[in-house]
Amino acid sequence: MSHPTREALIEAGLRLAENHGLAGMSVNDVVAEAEVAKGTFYVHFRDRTAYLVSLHQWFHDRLKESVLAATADLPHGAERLRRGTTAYLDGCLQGKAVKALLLDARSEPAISAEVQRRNADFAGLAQEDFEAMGRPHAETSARLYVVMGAEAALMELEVGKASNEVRAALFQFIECG
Amino acid sequence: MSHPTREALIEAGLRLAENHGLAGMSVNDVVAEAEVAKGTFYVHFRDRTAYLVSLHQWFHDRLKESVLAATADLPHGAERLRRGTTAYLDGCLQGKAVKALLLDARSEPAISAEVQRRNADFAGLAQEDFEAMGRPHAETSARLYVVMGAEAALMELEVGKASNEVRAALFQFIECG
DNA sequence: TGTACATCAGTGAACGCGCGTTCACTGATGTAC
DNA sequence: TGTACATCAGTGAACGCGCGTTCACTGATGTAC
Repeated sequence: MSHPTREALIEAGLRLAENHGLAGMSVNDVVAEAEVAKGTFYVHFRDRTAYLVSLHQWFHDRLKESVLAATADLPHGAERLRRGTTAYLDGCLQGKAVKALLLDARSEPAISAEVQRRNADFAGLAQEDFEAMGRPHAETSARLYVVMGAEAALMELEVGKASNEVRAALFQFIECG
Repeated sequence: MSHPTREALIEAGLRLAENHGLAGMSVNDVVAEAEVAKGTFYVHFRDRTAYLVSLHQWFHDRLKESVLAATADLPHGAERLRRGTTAYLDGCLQGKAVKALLLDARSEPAISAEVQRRNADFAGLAQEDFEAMGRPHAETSARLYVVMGAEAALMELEVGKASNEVRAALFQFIECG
């Protein structure tokens, strides 16, 4: 992570993802945006796939960190789930690249395995809260909840800011039965 | 739709989508699978994009038809939503191409607009049921519910058959508050 | 019935293009003695 | 301090490749007279 040129390449990718998505992002685009020579790309990344995985990791790591920070001092349960969700949605609003990383990432064969692992990661967090609430089917519910969270993030991105309507609708799904 | 060669091209695409997804599907692949000359492709479709849109429409139309058939004689409400969902999930289990059409379609720039329109279509159906249940945020809830439905379809596809666990978890999200 | 012409799905070689990747090279910095 | 060598990020021209698309052509079928 620490090397400045490597960082410049990652940041260029995030900028490009905002406008053109992951699927259409070529190595040419990235090096042009980062203003380095094409060969430099391959000094820092084995190939295009490795680069896309790094991009996604960068995004996920930042998001998870902020969710963990927001929920660290709370006991498992509905309130913790709401707070984690809020941190997640707030984090997604930070950058428009989110849309590409949330949507494209799942269907890019190159990184779909990585994405699956990361989604399961978030689902694991939600699962603990559902279990603490005594909810049946906690594991499956958690996985379904995570995709609702992603969709909620996209909906907020559409309007460009946090939406009480979206969050209220999402939270309504938390306590059921 | 009626022309046999056009149908052969669509069917070839569905077969390819099972294994390789929409993103990596080239015109070369399609004509090879359909066993026609490359030029024939352009007799029936203006370009690759138009073809992908047709593929997705074919998939969506079949699915919607079966949802409508399953719910036609029911009043709006929770039971209708459950029946529609069941028909949706059963329909998705019919073909493995579903995975590609559900996931890839959203991030392929070529057809993302079409997909959005179609997702809103399903969300509209769910919205009427949420409204009949007197649920607040019915519109937003419906949109969130639709993506849970898609995720549920993928989960069932992973195990290759209908799953009571998945459907129970999904139905649990219907009555909340 | 026979002849001339129109229509149109189908063909496949050929095209230009942008892609991911390679590689011989440069030049700055660090290390050894 | 000066000289020789090693390291390594950075460079950009060049590569082969597969892609989407085009187009002049074929051949079967339908229509007119």
